[in-house]
Amino acid sequence: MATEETKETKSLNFIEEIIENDLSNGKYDSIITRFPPEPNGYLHIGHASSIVLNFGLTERYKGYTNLRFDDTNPVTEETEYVEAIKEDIRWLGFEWENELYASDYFDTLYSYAVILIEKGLAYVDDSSSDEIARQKGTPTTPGMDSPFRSRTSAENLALFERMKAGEFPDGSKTLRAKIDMAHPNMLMRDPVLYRIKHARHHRTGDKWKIYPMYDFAHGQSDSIEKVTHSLCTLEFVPHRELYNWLIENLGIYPSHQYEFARRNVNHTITSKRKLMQLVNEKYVSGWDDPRMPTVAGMRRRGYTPEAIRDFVERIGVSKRENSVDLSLLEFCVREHLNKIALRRMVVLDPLKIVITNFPEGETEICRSENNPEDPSSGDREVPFTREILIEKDDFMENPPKKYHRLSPGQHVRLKSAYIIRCDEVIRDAEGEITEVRCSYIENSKSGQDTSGVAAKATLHWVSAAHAIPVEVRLYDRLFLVENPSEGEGDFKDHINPASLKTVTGYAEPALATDSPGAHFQFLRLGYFYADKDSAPGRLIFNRTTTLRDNFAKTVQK
RNA sequence: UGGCCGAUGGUGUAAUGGUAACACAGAACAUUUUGGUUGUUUUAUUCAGGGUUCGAGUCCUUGUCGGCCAACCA
Repeated sequence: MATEETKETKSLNFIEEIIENDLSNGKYDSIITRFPPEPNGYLHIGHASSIVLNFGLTERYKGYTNLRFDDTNPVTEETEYVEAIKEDIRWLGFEWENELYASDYFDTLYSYAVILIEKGLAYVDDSSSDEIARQKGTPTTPGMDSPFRSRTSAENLALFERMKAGEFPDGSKTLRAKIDMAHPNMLMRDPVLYRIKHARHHRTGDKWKIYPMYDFAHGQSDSIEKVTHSLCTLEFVPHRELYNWLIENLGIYPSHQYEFARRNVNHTITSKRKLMQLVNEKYVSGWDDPRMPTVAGMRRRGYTPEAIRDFVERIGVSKRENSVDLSLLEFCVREHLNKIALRRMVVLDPLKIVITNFPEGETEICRSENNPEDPSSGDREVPFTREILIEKDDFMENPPKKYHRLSPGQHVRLKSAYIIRCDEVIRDAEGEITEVRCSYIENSKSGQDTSGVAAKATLHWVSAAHAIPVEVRLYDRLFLVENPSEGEGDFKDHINPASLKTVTGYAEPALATDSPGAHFQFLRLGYFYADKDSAPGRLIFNRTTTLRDNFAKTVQK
């Protein structure tokens, strides 16, 4: 309740404004929205925006949202996608009022078409698609009437009936609205309403030989469901005139269409066609590859629904073209993960450290907090021994000025354990460093440090004897450029060759018994999430995102 | 040569005729047993011209720039 009150004082976006107006002036008592995916691909970050918008609105205002599959084209649509889409919506945390399909309305839609024919507002056209295209004219020149435009209602009725009966081959006839071939809006130049397709539909099977076009299905479906606010993206603005024309001439419930700008995210692609290409041509492992901007991909990567919803809400809605920084999404992911992720230590590029003054064969148990941001998360045991592993990066024999990790003669703290001093570097015959010898400060143990020794850095580490090898998949952005679709050439030319790097990491033992669904922060490395390919004894972790790294930035300069 | 949208910091949104706000990104400093987190500071006279008004990012007008529209796709 308290949060709802604070939200009310927040400024409204243009859609909320419309809704509040409609509600306060009594146009509606409650609102109905719908999320209308076409089941021909997986949901991506753009759909997630639309989902959060549509469902979010009916969460905030009294009302509900329908899930309606826009399945008017049997050739491209499949049931496989239906289940994936439902799973994604639920994962994002939303539940629809009704699960519906445009194909549920095929009978009603057919009767609507008959009404239009009877009113002399639709006709059967024998023109080919080329001919129809030619009749259309161009945005700057008016079109021409089809030679079949003046058929009588009776004739049209009979022909339309025969189209339905499957008497004509694909493409031989269409049903067109009779509006105005010189209309300034191209969509009003006698748009095609029905086409013949002798194709099996994923739900209606072989019942239909004719299928309605988007424009003849969407608005009417909204109307049948009494959708009050039908939200879609800007490219449908010109369709609104036709949407209203159909509702008006059919005399059915007046749903209203409102358009908002799709949210683009830089360094990513959301064209279904292109995403499909990445999958089919094996640039990624599938629709749920952690590099994909799909909901399934983000889930597998370790993004949380909370982070995605937060991201979408921060962006807001408007009517102008936009391109949101990927870094905002990453910020939202980090912000949520920082609060919930369990801290664990994993070394990805190991360097052996021998603590010469620590007894051989002895194991000392250290305790380390699971999450400093959340005291209720408790702590865990971490074994400390004579031989440990640290990151190669965390040692430099000849460090630059600002480096304050381990180097000869320098002190460093091992997280939750002791301060150590680097005494000696051991090399093999080739001159490669094979181990670094250190000594630990006995009274410097974490939490009971009385040594007075100052350590500039704290490193993550893992006991060599206890380390569990795990597979770690390091993901980075899929595209190197901000807008991969822009300019000449193929968008695939901009794929980041280093978008996936697989390494073996050495993990502290706790990770072997942690819940597989948990989100982790591998200390100083980033956030990680167990991949579904993991098996008992063979753990695989996906890097969700790195930590912010100010040091890396200063090093670059 | 048409119609329809839109234009506010690098990015995304806000300001609803009363003197540009918030977040991200960037920069700097402080704090920190994660170079994480956290805190502080910092970055714009609102596409341009003209008009209305005591007062314009907001209203009007002209222009410029960007996007969308000529699939039997959605």
